[in-house]
Amino acid sequence: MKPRSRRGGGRPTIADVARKAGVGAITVSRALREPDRVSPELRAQITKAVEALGYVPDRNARALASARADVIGVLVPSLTNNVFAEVVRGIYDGLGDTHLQIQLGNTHYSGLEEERLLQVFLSQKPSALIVSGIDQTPTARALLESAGCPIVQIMEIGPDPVDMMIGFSHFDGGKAVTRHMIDAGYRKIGFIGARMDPRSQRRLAGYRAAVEEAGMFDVRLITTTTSPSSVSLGRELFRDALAKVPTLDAVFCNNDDLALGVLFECNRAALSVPAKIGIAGFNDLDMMHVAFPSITSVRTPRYEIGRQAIAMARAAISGDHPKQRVIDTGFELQARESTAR
Amino acid sequence: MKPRSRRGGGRPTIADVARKAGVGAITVSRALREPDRVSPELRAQITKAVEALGYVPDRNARALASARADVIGVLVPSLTNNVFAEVVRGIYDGLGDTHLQIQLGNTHYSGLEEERLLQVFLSQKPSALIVSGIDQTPTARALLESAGCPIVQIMEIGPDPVDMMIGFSHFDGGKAVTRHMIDAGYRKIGFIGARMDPRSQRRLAGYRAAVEEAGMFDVRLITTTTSPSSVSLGRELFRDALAKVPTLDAVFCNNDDLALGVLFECNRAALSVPAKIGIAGFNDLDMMHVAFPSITSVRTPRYEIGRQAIAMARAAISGDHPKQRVIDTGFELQARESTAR
DNA sequence: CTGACAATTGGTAGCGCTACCATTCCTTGC
DNA sequence: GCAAGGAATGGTAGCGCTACCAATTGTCAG
Repeated sequence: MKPRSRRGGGRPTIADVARKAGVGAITVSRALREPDRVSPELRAQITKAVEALGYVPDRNARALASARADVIGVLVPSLTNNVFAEVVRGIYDGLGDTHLQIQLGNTHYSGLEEERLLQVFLSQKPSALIVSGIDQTPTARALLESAGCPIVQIMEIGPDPVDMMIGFSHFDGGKAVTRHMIDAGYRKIGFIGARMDPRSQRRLAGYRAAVEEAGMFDVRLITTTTSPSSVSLGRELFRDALAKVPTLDAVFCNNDDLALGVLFECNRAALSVPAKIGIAGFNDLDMMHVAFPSITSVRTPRYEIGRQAIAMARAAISGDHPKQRVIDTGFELQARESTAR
Repeated sequence: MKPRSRRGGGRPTIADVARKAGVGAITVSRALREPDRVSPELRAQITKAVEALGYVPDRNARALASARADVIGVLVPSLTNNVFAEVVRGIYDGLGDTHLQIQLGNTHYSGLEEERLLQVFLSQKPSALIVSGIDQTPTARALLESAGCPIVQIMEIGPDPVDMMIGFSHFDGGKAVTRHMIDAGYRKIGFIGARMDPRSQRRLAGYRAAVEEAGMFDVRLITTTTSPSSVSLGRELFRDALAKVPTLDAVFCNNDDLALGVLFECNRAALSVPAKIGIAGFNDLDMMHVAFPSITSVRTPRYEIGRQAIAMARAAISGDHPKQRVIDTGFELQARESTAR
């Protein structure tokens, strides 16, 4: 039976290249993937044929035949959150000019959605997976453990990596800023938090540890919501906090958006910063040092985490798993005008 | 010869499901893709078998056999730019619970990189492509035209769509804010722009048209850079602008980040806003209405554009191309305190 | 000079799925 | 009663590529 008319739309296949170059199809395949294993003469011929025909390998066929797709799955909880946007940028930049592709998934901070996406991703047999955080559901964890490819957990570190891990301690970060505010002389330090995902929870725990050590803990100082974070939400939460505890003299915000909202509200209500109210954020977005007054924050190496996560994944894919499986990037307290009492 | 041991890692295949359900493989395939064409009894049996085995179809095999991947390629110039982050969020949300997947590509505002990514994407035979803007290189345009799948150009509209288009006129947006500032009584209105991609260029052209009509044009009022936008850059450009034209009494910023930087600098330099300096941004991020004073901006329907782009793509994939190929979403001027002289 | 072994190349047989066509069994209409 | 047409199901033959093994040639130690 004659071959059916090309379903693929007539793009040249590896067989076309092989014919043109006068070699076997498998040699073309090898020349493309492991050039060292083909003699220079044939390699040159093949390269010429590839260019003449405008041949581009079919990724789907390749993935099917080799049971491995040149895809790295990346799961993040949010795409609009600046922090993850930068992680993703780092990931793309870390790719260099490999043939690898990124498959992004947005879990919307949902464990169930993470499980679903993991299923979808695994159905492509990815070369590696990068997931955010260390709080996977048991099902998700099991999927990861049986994935049969390198796994990198990012943004946070913990005692029990699935495979590899890179991030820092949110608890320590929260504790460090809070201590800084205590040292600056603030006595009624509130905590304002949005979203309250696991990492925010641990920042809160760090805050709590610091104020408890100083004998300044009071539940009414804590104002949180599960709504997504935004600048306007920062303003609202600050109003609530002030209504609950009128003697409030400082706030540590879960993240920089909220801190900015607090600053604007202080400006509007003529509460001077840092004299009357101290403000600290988390992540240290660019705007924090530009704000007037500039805002204290905790610098987190988001872009670097993305880059390194890919570097680790690539190393593991090419066979040499880094000996150091858990990397603590640390963080950096940036003390600024907003807490300089 | 006996079948080689499973390369794929032992996941069940469609043949396993077929055996378990006591039907042909092709019937399983149909039950999964076009349930209506299989009798209810068999469908139930098959569903049971699928669940019992935990069968998940292999996307690569499916794509190879049908010469079509369930993938929509999306090309955006930046992932950290808030605006595109929201477009992407809209795109993901517009997916609903289809089996479609998104393949994101970041062109870094480069036409060459766009061409390269287009090649990569096309090698997967995507179901549709979404690209940003209307300024593709001739090569990219040719690739799109011969892609053989629906194409949606987003964020901007123009006279000559490759296929479909959704966005708004950046020229009109720039002209509208500028006119608003003129009407508010400002006389030395500067333009501050970062990145200066084609859309920024057209906002600048809108600005220019408005000031020229009012007889207020002066090249020295324009301060731009090709560096990527940021809050701190807004501050720097504003300083430069003020140094060039000390009588400057207002600035229209290319985008909201810059506007925020300008506001902070005015605060720091004790230039009262809006009395001494008027400020307007573009895009209307959440923080604009929270800022103190709140900042005038142009609201752009980024999230909606993402959603609708997917809706258009899905319609076209299922065969009914929308009759209206170009959708102008418009924009909305948000006049606020920062220009209320 | 011979056998062992590496380097290079090619053939065969799928990877897991679906397009296409064939088959079977019903309905219809006349 | 019978041909024509439709609905449901299945078989066969690939999609374009690579894993695996075989074949060929050249190289070198003994």
